[in-house]
Amino acid sequence: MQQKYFQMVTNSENWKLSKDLRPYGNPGSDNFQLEAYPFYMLNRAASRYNLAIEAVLREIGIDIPTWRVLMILGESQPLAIGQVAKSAVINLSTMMRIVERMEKAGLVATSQSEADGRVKQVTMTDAGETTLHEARKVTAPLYDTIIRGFSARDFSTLLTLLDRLIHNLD
Amino acid sequence: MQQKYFQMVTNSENWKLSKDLRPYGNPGSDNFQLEAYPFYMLNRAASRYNLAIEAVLREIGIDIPTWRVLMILGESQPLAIGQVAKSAVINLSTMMRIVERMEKAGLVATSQSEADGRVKQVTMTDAGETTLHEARKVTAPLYDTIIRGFSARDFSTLLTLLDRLIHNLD
DNA sequence: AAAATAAAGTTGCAATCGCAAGTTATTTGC
DNA sequence: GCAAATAACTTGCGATTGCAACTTTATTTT
Repeated sequence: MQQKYFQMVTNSENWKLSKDLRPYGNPGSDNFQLEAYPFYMLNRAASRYNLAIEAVLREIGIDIPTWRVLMILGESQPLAIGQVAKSAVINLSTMMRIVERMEKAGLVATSQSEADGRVKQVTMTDAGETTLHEARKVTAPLYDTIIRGFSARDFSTLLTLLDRLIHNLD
Repeated sequence: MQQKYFQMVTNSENWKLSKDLRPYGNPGSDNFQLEAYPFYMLNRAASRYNLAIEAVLREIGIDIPTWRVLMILGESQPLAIGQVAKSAVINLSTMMRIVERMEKAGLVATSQSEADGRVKQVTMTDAGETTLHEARKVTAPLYDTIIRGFSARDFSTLLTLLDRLIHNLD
């Protein structure tokens, strides 16, 4: 009996039954489990999502970085290129090249700020606004699929937990 | 009064008070809010986390892809290179190069499978096991910081929600 | 058993990324 | 009010990535 129980809790997937999973997600712990590691799950979710969204965006001829920038500018505009980079959590020099490409494609325009000559302001062009609108339209169905089965409560819980995670990362 | 209420619910951050946030996270909706978009949050969290972990891993001389592969092999070994790629959600050809680098660094060894001549099996060397152990040790403190404030219930809820999200992504 | 199809991995090549070392503009300390 | 420090951006360059086309081995069909 004792033997059996011991086997039960150490075997395969049984850690999932534990009351407190936090130790299993600790990379330093002996009984570490990849599936209990929030950042493995986080990276998997983000990567999978990016694969899915990438396929959809290809239809309208844009890539993920472009879409991210458009989404950010859709929220507030114009924005310093450094702010865009921060929002997207993308290296400034990389963002430089992304904006360069987008400018060449006619999606955004850039200008030197009058208030502060160091900053480069980024604004969507009309074509950019149009593309953003299209991007939103084509990604909406995917959104519905992924959110399937999430109650209003689940949804807001997810947002809250992610937000707390992000805040702990300072 | 009517006027004031209208202003209130359309202003700034007040969407957060809404009972059901799901519509705000829908890229197709008119009152879309970036912060209600789970994948913006997801990508932000993952990117921020990667920045933090990258800095820690640099101390022991490895990068994120290396660490991901070591973690995966730590879970089950030997593994076909294609399986490693799938687990890590990394392109096979990219994984090819990652394993190549790791092999050159003496962290893993590869061999052709006897059961199936097509598959390339990847195994950690002793040096790889040692590095994995070190990596776990140096990342553990970061883990504690990030998990701070998460109850056992919060933690398991996060894992469950992420898992459901991942499953919806098929 | 041979031919056709599929699965698993390999590699050339062009594009993207990000570090490091700049430049230019603003702010701070004296 | 000027020199030093800081902030914001820019760019060269080597490393990494991923598509596409290919090779090799296994499985399925005829």
